[in-house]
Amino acid sequence: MDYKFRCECPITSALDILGDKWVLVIIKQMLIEDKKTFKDFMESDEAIATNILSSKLKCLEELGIITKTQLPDNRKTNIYLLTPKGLALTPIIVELSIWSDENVRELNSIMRDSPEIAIMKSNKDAFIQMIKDNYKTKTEKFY
Amino acid sequence: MDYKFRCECPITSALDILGDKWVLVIIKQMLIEDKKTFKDFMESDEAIATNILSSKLKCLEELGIITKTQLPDNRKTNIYLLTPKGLALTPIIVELSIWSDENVRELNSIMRDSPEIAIMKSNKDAFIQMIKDNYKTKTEKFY
DNA sequence: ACTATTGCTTTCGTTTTGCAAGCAAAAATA
DNA sequence: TATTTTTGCTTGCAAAACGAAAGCAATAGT
Repeated sequence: MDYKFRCECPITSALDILGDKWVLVIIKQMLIEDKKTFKDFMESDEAIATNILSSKLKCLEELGIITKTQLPDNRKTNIYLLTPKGLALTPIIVELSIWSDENVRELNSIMRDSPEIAIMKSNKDAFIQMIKDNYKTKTEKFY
Repeated sequence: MDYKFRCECPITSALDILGDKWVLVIIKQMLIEDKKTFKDFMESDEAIATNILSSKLKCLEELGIITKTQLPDNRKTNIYLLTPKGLALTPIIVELSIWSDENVRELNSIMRDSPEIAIMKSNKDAFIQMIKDNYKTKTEKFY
């Protein structure tokens, strides 16, 4: 895994990993839509192609952002889970939500209305913590 | 300008605009590296190709994230400036910095050390406000 | 008048993404 | 136990995005 970074800038380096159409969408699906299996991702609204999905999951695993495990009673279905490094992306996802609500809504006529946005804005840190705690609670049975 | 959005999810819609190798790099350069002209962007560490730069600037202008203006005494050099919509991306840039400092540094051996990261973390909101105010102060002479 | 700079566009080659089909192993069903 | 379905991919090929280099017109500087 010899990842290519464009330069010494931290922000650009983050975007060398996160800057594409799919990586943050997959993280979002795991974090707030409970998606964990290949099939879960495949069936999402975003309709990611299986070859892309496969390569992105592999990449995220290599980077230590997600892990791939199995349940003891099922040797077929793979369970993909966020590592602490992946969970640490929560603030970015939250800021994307807020920016989108305020600035993209006008461009995307079919965008869903999220009532949580108001709560999110009024207490950002608590909301971020809630998402993380929630994820941990929901996934602890897989460890 | 009929932008294509994948679905009704606000986060995915934000990534339909921001999710690529260059858009947020360009925003970062404007916001914290004082870059304003085509030449400024061309000469950056990231070394963006001129055709890509041209198309991304056009796209960002169409989306209302940046504006293109000129100085009264120079009819050649174009000045690109962030609109409020572009300035509102500051929290995302800040969160990318923090995540990168904590999670990408280990993968990119040449990554620059930013002493401001500690300040940024200790008072995120104030830091975001400072970046925005700073940008406005520096660019107000162009309006 | 001449030269250099700026802000692009064009061309062409490479890389990434997308679609569809196919497929093996495991699990569920008969 | 045999058959069908599901899961998690891979493969092949087309389309779109990205990248390197050259070229160029208009303006600015000398």
